[in-house]
Amino acid sequence: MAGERPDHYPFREIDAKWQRRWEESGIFRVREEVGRPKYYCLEMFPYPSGRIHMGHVRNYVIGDAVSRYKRMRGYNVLYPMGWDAFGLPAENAAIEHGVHPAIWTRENIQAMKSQMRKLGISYDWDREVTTCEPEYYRWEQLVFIRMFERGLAYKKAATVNWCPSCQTVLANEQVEAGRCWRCESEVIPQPIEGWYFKITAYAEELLEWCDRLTGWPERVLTMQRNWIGKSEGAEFDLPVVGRPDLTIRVFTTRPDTSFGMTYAVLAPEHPLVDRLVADEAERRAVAAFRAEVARESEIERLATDRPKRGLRLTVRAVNPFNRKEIPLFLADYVLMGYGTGAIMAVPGEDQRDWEFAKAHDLPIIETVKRPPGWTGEAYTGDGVKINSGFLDGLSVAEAKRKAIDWLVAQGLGEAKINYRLRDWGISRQRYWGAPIPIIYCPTCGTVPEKVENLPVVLPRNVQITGKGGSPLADVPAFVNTRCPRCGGPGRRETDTMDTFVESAWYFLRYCSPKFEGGMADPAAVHYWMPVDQYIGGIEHAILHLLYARFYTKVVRDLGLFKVDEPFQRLFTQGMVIKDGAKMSKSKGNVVSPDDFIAEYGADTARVFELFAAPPEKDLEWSDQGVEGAFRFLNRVWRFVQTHRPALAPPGNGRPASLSEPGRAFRRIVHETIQRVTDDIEEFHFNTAISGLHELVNAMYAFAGESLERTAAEERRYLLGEAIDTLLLLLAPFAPHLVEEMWSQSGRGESVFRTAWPTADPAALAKEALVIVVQVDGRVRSRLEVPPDISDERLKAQALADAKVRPWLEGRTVVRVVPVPGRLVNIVTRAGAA
RNA sequence: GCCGAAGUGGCGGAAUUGGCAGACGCGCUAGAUUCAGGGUCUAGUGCCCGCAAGGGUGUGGGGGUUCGAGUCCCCCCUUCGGCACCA
Repeated sequence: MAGERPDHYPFREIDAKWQRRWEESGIFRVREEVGRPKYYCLEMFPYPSGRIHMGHVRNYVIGDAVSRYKRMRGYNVLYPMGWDAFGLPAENAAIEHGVHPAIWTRENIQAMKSQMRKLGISYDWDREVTTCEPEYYRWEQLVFIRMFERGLAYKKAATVNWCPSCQTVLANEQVEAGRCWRCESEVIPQPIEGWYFKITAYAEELLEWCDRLTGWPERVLTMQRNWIGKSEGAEFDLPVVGRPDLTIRVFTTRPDTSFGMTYAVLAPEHPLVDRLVADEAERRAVAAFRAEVARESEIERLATDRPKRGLRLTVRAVNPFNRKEIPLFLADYVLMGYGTGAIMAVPGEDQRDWEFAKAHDLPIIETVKRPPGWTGEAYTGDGVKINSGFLDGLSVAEAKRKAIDWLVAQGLGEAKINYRLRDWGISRQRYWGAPIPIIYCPTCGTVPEKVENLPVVLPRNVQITGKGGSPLADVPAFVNTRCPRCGGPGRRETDTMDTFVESAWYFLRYCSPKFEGGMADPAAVHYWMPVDQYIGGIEHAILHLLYARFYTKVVRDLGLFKVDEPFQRLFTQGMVIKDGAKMSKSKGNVVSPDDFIAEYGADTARVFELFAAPPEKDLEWSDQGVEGAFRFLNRVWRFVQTHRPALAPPGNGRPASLSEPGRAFRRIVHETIQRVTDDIEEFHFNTAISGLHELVNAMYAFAGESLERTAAEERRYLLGEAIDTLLLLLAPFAPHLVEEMWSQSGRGESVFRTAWPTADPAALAKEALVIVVQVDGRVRSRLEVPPDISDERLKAQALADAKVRPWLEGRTVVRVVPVPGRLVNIVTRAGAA
């Protein structure tokens, strides 16, 4: 594939030279400088799988361009990189190849780091963070203890999502359509004891702050809002006929529809059911129904188009609003996990209830007046209340309020807010993760490790089999310990923490990665946080981004830092695809960054990835597009090599007057400054680079201008200014090439220590405008006019124009619409005046 | 089913947010570079009619608002994402 490329710039030498110099000079290392504006640019750190792929490259190239640009704008830029180093693949490698996860991980990090260096990404490597190091995870163990003390970390037995292939529990956020987020195995529900973080305590704050995260993509915020799933309504009790000792608690978002309640439903596994059954026969029927529902897989349960199944109980309940008796059902469409696990059913105003009522021949009462012509089934819109006793005549919103007031007055219930969000299950029955610092003592119970004993180090000598249960349980030296409270024998927790815990705070650690007094030095966090720009894939829209937001609020409330939200601005970049599919080994459509860099150099990879598509969209890999980027860089190189020696030295003054072509050329140069600057600020790297293409095209054209039209001295000055400008504007995208040419121009200082250019307003001023003349919306002519021309003169000139007049022949001008600086539209109608 | 985003040449994509549609790049065509290939340079390149000048037409489809619509409004189609019985 690597054919001969006879004429190209020496990227191999240039890349290596500048990568070495940047590293030796430490130019990208930063420290806090109070008073100087900071900029914290962050990419989602990778899992050290062994190789970076083109998706990583895209992520890092975007961040690097932003970081280098911001440095040139004078910011003190924190731009770190690290490793999300705990996780299953390391353990699986251990099972398959017998290599210890720690060694496998370390080797992968070395390999990936060297790939990143070859791309010329300007990280401050002094701040590298590796999450599997005890120096890192000790701090989250400390936070775990503090959370435990406040009830924010707790243990419970619950039905969890079990991935049979990964042999571990998954959090709700890690299940996608009933399948494991990593291996896509079908998840099965299983009752297991485990540790939870009380993210639900932050549901409201997480939701409220969504409105204030103005630098986030709207779709990510929408996904987070949906995930949190707030619903407001009421909770109240239904009496059970003949059973004064029992009531059924229901939750509804539509208390206004209560008069339309014609039956009620309990989730099949509702604990109250056992006390509601009439006799042994019904008990057996319930057991059979439960078994039938439980047999369905998670995925089957998710299908909404399936008929709703139910079992009618003998016992009846009472609708307290109208005191009528109603039947009671168990049904698979009511979930134990939400609200109270029981509902009042209003088939007139709820589609699910409607379907169930039809299937079981239950009465339907309409409590909202239908709009004229309504032909649907259940009606969920607004309208006037009917058939609703004391609520009749009210609007839905008014009736909701009044119904809740009534429930409160009757002592039956109250207003209630429910969230779809569940607590974050963080226990993993696997080895390669941070140990949970908890000890079980037969006398003291569940006791946190003493803070001075942290970190609880993950032992190295472990038999990793991949067969169920944490391998730590088989390490007596780890498990058997002393109770921190009474000193008696105790057993350590053998579950490890979800790796998403490490990634929930690594951005804090970067602020002071070697700090030994806690997660991070509060002064450093105060200076650097929040992250000004976070860049990563959309796949973390809920998962990691929600956890990081939550964790940041937790450590704030623990009094560690004063940060409310970790990420000021978020950018979600698209995937890199080839032949219409995500690059993957199994599809055989992978382009290796190593091969690519060897063939074209780092700057071509960077420029191609930024130019080929807007960064938020998927990027289709194109070998020909790569050639285009390579060609462009060579074109720049050749131009500078050809013209630079003849140019005036930098800093020489501009000639007193410029020729007309000279002024036009200079305008292009300065317009490009403005355009590229605006584009980078908006993350429009593709159009920024197309602007640079146009500048280079103009430079070739101007260099070819005849000497009669522009004096040699003027030309030397203007081309010199243009080359300097081009190099500065190109520097964030093609840093190696630009550094080389910049130093060849006799500059001692790195281009990244040089200020970003600003457009000269005098150069931007236009001497004449080209105005389009339309007749009835069609372009018929163009006028060259002075910029300050009046509307009246413009109209007159347009009407008098020789190319326009034939189109007015035999027609009457109805009106003339001038648009200053752009066009004139002459509107006509048929027939002479 | 619900929510969200998007549909522009042969391809990737532009269009100052209501004002010249197709910038820039890829590809293609022709020419130049005293051989070929590569590289480089020049010109052309939405579609239709025309030798040309020129004209018509054109942003998923249909309607509408406007002097003027890729952009705004209504209906429909398609694709991609997210959620999925959350009461």
